[in-house]
Amino acid sequence: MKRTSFTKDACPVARSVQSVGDWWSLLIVRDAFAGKRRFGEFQKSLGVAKNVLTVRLKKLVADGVLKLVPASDGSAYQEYALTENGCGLLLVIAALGEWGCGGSEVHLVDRKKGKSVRLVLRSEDGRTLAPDDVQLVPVSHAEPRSKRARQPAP
Amino acid sequence: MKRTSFTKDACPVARSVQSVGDWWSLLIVRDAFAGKRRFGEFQKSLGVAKNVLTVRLKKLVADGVLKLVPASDGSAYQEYALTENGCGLLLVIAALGEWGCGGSEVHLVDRKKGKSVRLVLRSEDGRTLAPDDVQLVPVSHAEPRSKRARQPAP
DNA sequence: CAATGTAGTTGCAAGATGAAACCGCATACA
DNA sequence: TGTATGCGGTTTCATCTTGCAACTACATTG
Repeated sequence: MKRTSFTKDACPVARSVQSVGDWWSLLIVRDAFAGKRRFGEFQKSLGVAKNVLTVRLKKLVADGVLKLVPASDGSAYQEYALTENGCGLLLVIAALGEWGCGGSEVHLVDRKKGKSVRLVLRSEDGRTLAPDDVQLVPVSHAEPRSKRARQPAP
Repeated sequence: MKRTSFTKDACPVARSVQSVGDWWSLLIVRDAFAGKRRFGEFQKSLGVAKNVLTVRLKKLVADGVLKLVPASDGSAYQEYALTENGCGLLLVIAALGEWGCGGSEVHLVDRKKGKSVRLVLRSEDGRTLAPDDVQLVPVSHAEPRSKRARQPAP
């Protein structure tokens, strides 16, 4: 069945899921952060089917997460690189890493000093908050969920 | 085809994807943070097929993200509540929200003061870092990817 | 007690993922 | 220059996943 589309969803989480919620997409982004650039590099590190990888990379390019650039070794090939928008997904990858670690392993480090790095919640007035101190801003779900990229009613 | 399993993956991001990477799972977690507790509440707010929701809720319970508790209105029904482990996914939801906002909307607020809240990267020595200042800790992908929950070689 | 509500269960179809063979162009090397 | 290998896909087919809607059994309500 055609997946429900969240492209026009009022909720930004849903819109993000629309872009990177397909199986393999977040791991592709992770590998892009880890320096993978070539089709074959992604394919080997992930062990993903080539046809799926092709579709995924195309979508990530279309959604502005990755861009195609000339290969860095001067060959006629092309490489995939994170866009500025795509770089914003570092916090998502970092959060998933922290959660998957269960708080024990070090997943992220300072490039220069090698110190471990974590995510924290910060209020606009500068205070650091605990998860219990915050809440999601409610959004209206009145926008009908589109099943087949149906055009919105005029 | 049976989805590749990341249960035993060396990378914590992959392990997280194993738990919450199915279509709908992250939105269920989002709704749990938003206060949804009943099967019917999740079903209505998400517009998800009931059979899929059933399977998803079961998996989230099995993976320790949600727990089943007696209904808060004293009826014989049960409700789904985030576990302590599940509460750790707030950072994931927050990160997805920020990325989906493109930096413009307010997605998370301080419960008491109503101030907007954002995620920041903080080094263990207390400094706040920019995304370009950090890198993922490389992990070995030597663990074979399991296709059908295959048992690891001894 | 009948009607409605709730939390699923079931059957079926279209779409998604994985495996592997195939293809055409690019590169390397003798 | 010619052959072998590498690269980035494309194609076909099988199994799994998501969505739809009808059905079921228990709970609640008036």
